[in-house]
Amino acid sequence: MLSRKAKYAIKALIALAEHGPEAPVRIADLAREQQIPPKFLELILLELRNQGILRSRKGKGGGYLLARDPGAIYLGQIVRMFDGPLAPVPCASQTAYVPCSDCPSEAVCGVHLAMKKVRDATAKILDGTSLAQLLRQINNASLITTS
Amino acid sequence: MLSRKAKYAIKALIALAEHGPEAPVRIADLAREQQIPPKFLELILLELRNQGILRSRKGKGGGYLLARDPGAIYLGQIVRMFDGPLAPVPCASQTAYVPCSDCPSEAVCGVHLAMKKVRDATAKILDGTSLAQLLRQINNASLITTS
DNA sequence: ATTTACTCTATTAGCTAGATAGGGTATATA
DNA sequence: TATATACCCTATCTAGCTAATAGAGTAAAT
Repeated sequence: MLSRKAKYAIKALIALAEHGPEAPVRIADLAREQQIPPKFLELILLELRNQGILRSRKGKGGGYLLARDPGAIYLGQIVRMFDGPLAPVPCASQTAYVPCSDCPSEAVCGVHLAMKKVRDATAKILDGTSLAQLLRQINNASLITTS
Repeated sequence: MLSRKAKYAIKALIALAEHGPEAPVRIADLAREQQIPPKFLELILLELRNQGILRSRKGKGGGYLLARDPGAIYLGQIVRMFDGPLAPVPCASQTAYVPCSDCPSEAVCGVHLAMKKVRDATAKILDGTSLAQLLRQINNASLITTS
């Protein structure tokens, strides 16, 4: 299950990418636009900033903007930042591997076998999708829908 | 994240499949063997029984056994039974679709686009893996490890 | 009759997600 | 330099859920 935090983060990043690289967007505006509780969004943007995904500008005319090219921001990083490892079980995680205390051998553990496949598939999708790619997909879809 | 319940359920089903189709296994034995809290396992097996995955026999010589062929029991069904829909967000679920109240259009929602792919990949794996297939994979792995 | 072992409902402790509150700090502009 | 703007940061709260336990009830075998 994707947490609200991760979901809001992705939505906010998409909106920021759409706003272009040089115009800071205020928390309040982003919150209204994306239907996110403002103070909650504040926490999320702060975290994204502290992780180097966003830059911020204080005071009048301030707000948030992407710190990197949308082509260099991957969904995998965002989801992990807020929800932890992608793997359904710790023993199937690549980035945060923890063995099961009870499991005598992962090679013959059915849960491990199946969940490793789920993790790999999920990682392939999320680590393979940048904000830029996502924007392109959205634009394609909107062309089709509009036509 | 896979819940302990779902994880225990899968482990228990694998163990039951390995015990063969005609010998009931007691909760207590299964619990000891698989390192699962007995009373917790009781709840899980009961649920599996009520969902038609297991049969039970009461009294002396009793216990649990598979109600169907291992080739007809799929991980997807087990995981959904205990953890709900596979999709990371309700709007990406096939079996329990719920639209987002705020989302004006799923076709142009980045979260939806990405999470639908994750759901589809997960479902393909879990709905495509039966207990019988899982057992074969385990046996293959154990041959390789042992050799 | 008695033992065995499943059946079912209730309860509980601990944790986390989601959200809110409010004072602090940096920046722009007049 | 005064002041408004808008991000920065820590603390707190509540509902709901997960994992686990307890215990009385019921069916079956011998």
